[in-house]
Amino acid sequence: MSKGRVTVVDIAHAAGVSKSTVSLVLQGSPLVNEATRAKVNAVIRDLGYVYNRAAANLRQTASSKIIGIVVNDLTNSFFAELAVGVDMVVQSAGYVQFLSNTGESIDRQREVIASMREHGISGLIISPARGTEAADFKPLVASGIPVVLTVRNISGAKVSSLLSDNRMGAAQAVAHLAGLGHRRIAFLGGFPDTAVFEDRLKGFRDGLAAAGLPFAEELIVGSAPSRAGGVEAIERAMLIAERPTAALCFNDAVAFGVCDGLRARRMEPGADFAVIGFDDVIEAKTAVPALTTVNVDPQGMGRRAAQLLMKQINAGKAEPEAIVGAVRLVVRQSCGAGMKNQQWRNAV
Amino acid sequence: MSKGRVTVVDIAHAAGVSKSTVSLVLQGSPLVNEATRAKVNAVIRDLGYVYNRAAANLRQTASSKIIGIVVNDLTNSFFAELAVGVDMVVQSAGYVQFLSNTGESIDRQREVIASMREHGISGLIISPARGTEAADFKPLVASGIPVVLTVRNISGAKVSSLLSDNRMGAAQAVAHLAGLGHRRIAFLGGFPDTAVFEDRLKGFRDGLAAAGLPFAEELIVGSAPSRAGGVEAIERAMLIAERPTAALCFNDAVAFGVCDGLRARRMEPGADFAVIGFDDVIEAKTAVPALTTVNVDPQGMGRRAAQLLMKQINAGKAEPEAIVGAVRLVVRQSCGAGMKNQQWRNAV
DNA sequence: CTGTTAGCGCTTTCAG
DNA sequence: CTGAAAGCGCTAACAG
Repeated sequence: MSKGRVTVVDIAHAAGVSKSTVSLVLQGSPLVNEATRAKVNAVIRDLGYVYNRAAANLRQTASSKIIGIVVNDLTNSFFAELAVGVDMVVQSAGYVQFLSNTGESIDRQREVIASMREHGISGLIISPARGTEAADFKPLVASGIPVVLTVRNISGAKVSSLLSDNRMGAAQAVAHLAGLGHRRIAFLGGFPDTAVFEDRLKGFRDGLAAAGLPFAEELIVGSAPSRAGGVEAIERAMLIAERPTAALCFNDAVAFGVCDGLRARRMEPGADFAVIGFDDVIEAKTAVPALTTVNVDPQGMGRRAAQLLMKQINAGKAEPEAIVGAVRLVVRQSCGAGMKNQQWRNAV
Repeated sequence: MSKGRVTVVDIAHAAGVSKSTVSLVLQGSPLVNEATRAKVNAVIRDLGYVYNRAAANLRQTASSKIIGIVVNDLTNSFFAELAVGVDMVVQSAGYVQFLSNTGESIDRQREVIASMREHGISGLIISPARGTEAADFKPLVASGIPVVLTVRNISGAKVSSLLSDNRMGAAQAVAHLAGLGHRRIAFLGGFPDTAVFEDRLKGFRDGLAAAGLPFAEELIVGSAPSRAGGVEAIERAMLIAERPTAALCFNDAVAFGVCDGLRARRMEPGADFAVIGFDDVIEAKTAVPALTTVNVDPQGMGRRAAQLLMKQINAGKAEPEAIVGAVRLVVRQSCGAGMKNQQWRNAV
């Protein structure tokens, strides 16, 4: 049945034209007679020809129509959503995406990037693993492949980045809590050695300062950025002498864990203790009001990142562009009974 | 800086050997002198050479080292976990994965598969969109590209499949509930027109029959397989004249929604109403006992699927293999106070 | 063990 | 508008 791959010369032969005519048809060139084009297309269908991009790409200087995306934890719905967003624009631009998961392993990340480079990706979107250095992108940018950093930034890397304004979001969240009358506000969850943590913590302090509240070291409780971590964090927070009455959580997973922990203590999240979680992955799919969130819309972030990358690819050689706060940050309050809805958007 | 791509001939020149020697080094052939190899490798590093797989693949009959994976909903953590599992084995086999999301769109799926084919994937793992037909895989199998179906099966497709034994899992779950003394057991959530739904429902009936319980149509409440759907389903179930006291949920998202809905009614999941959810994605990351689950271990499923695919790729032309119940199904009870832990495994 | 010689499937001048 | 010829970066015989 399939005796060797069917190639342009096969279809040229069958259609009674030459290779190059077929090639032109393939590229939708206007230089070819309508009748000829129809004939060629018919033959293509009949013979079940499939275009060989590897070969095409080898010859022409154009790009491979494949973009790479590497995330540090696909298991985290935030990144899964991000990937979906990227995939949407990538697909509709006729590209296809290499997706790899590093699991925060920097070695894996290096391998993966190398592998993608061998496959000739025409661009890379990456949420770098912890510990990534600017030098890791050197070879990529040297060969003119556009790179877009998302979620986490790497200082000194001469590439584009797309980050949400974590600092401002956190400050707003604190303002919200302070507005409700809370004076002992904890910051729960997250690994203190990440830039994101730092930013959110800074915003937390900004918010306290703006509300005229004192900063207390003891109210910062780090933990794994997971649901389990949230449980652990609230447990520890409850051991503090002068207990907090509200918390800003590092992310939504932590926030859910905090709610779990509160319920385990017979406290009602939102009523007995105010909870705000960063990110809005799980909550977005939840019909039942559970907690207040600061929303980063990961899917939208993925789309924007992909659009930015596409722009760079099409522009040939563009300057790196740093975008902060490009992503909608919404404080959505959906938690207790005594609260009203409030939303705001960051400047774009 | 980068004046045209550096190629084998460049490095051959610089190392004072010939193209083919370089090629041999690249492939780790033992036919080359140790000293020469070292020299060549040094030059490769110095010049920042990157291997061009497209070119290599064009020449040799071997495979492209890229495998495709398409899922119907990456937004669902189950599939994200699946992708992570696949990625693990794919990466360690030196392959790279094309990942695409169809969002249940059959057109998108067709496009995506076509695109992957053009890029010369050497194998495909797919959780087909609803409505996929056996014919959709015809061209792929005709060109000898191994395909592995996961999660959902397509009858008549002559390709391998890796499915969990949903029927048996559901039956076991019902047996568990019946063992606790429940007699009005609902089946909540899921779209009735999927094979998975059917299988689970069949198992549900099996379980009822085995426990000597009657089957009541009214206790089957379909909904979107999401958290929101779960809320909706439990609401509807509570309107039934003779209320259920327990439910088997289509998946864990639904189960979480059901728990939400119960709490909204001031009922305690596990104590006042028993809940079992299929799948175990979210729960696995939760420290707080929430509900009993039937565990399908999506990541393990991804790994197995990828291994199966790799086997087929390496074997050249292997027979399609259908594996059912290969994946661990565990009923893990972690919900109310009055229950004991129970586990079992399916035959592998 | 190393060099020479052909192509893989496609695009692309450059002439008809 | 179509055909002939060259070559992308690599591997695969086959000689040296």
